[in-house]
Amino acid sequence: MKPLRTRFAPSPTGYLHVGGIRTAVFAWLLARQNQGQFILRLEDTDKKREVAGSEQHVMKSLRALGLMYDEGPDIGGPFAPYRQSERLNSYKQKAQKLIEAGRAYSDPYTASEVQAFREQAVGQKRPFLYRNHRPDKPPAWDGTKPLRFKSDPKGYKWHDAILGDLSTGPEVIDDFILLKSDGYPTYNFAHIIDDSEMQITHLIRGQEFIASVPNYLNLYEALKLEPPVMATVPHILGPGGRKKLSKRDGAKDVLDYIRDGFLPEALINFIATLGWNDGTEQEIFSREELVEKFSLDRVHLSGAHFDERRLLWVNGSYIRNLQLNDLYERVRDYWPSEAQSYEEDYKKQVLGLVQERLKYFAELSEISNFFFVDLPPDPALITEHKQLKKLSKVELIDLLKQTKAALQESDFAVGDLTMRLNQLLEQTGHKPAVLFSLIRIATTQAAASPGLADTLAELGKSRSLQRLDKQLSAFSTGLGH
RNA sequence: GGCCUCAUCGUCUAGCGGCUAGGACACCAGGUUCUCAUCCUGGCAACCGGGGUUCGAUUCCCCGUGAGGUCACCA
Repeated sequence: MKPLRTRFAPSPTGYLHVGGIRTAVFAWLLARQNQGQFILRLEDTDKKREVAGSEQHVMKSLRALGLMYDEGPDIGGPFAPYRQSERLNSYKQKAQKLIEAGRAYSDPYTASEVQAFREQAVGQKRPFLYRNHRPDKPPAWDGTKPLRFKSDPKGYKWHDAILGDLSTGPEVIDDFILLKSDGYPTYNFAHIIDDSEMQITHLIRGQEFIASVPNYLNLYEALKLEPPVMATVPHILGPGGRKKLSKRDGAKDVLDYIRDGFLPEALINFIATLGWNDGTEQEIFSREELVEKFSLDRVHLSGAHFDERRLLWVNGSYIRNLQLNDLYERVRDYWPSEAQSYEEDYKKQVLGLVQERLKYFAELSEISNFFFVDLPPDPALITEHKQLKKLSKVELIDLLKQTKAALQESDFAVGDLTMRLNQLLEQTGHKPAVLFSLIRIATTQAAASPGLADTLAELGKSRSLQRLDKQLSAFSTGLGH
């Protein structure tokens, strides 16, 4: 049996976002699941739209997500080259054969003439068909004019691995362009030649191509080629709208997510389960589980909205499940700059304390800041606190002084701190919501922090007491009595 | 406009003739001696409409409606 081969074939016109990369995820999963090959091919036949650097960007993105390809422009393979601009001879050969077979002809019209035909059709609210204007005896093709496919209009029934049985009538078949006047092939022509030569068995692509499939089938027939299995995946929609997710919606580069500290495996999990599930109530799938369980026939038929909140949850879930040492390695570049001078043990302990609240690595700096920097007392944390704002400065100062006295006796082990904090609660007669809030704010100057005893133990005795002093003097100087 | 596709909580979804329509995210409430988070418990919340078929339709069929795609010398 022939090996299963899938491909991802983007045009190098910019970065890859989650919508664009989903077909790559599905194609990769299918290839891995069947011990087949996953091929990267760059469709760079539109030189006007090409964006410098995007080839590298695409390859970097696939690698960053762990969607490594078995053949591609930078690594070669048995069907190289994998860049369409380097395969022009192949297209010309096939085009020549079509001309000889009477299935391709030179387009005698100028672009503006064709445009006039089109506008006429649109004006009459009729679909535009070039073949209604097919010339009787077109001139010989000299390579300076577009080469068109001479179609054979008829109805088609075909099977889509996701959508099921599909059919259309002859009215959708038209004479599309095979080779443009600049000598480059259109996507419509090139992808069919390449998929065939590269022995692609399963073609996964977005639903924007579905209307063209009958035309492709017509061309496959003219070329006497067997079409691959086709699988049409629905679009990923923007968060608000109903339209395909696009860069205009603010769809982020997948590399931006990587840079922000989203785990590749979480991104893959999120993307794969956007429009696919295994029929159980499982939400989190490892890469291996996805490879094992993925199936085209369980891919959803309708588009799904991209919801970043869900991605945040998935990513947080992966982070929480990471071993501390593994997490530590991964967050190396995300510490606040002041953390540089601290020892690994201290940072690991801090990381252990903040791990469960981390949704993505880029948050680490903000969340862990106060473990490394002495922040200036922020009056707003007190004046806007729903409990503390009711207390007078005299009362606050008194509480802090009692706290200081009590903590001076502590060895700052978590257990001892917990005990002394509890004693303090009784001694002062305040609820934790008051006393602990005050101590927490005084020692962190942060809106949120891990548990109080843990935080104090981590900060250590001298630093904690120092910060209590700082808060005390801030109260005194701002007091005026 | 023609052609094609799609349609379950706000969002991601389970369901493949009989269920109090299930789960997850988000949100709300409570608990975990403080905050944020985690975790636990509970809550809110959906079958687009109308006809059929059937003893029985979320499920099958038809017609609407809505949404999307496509009708490029872009992919």
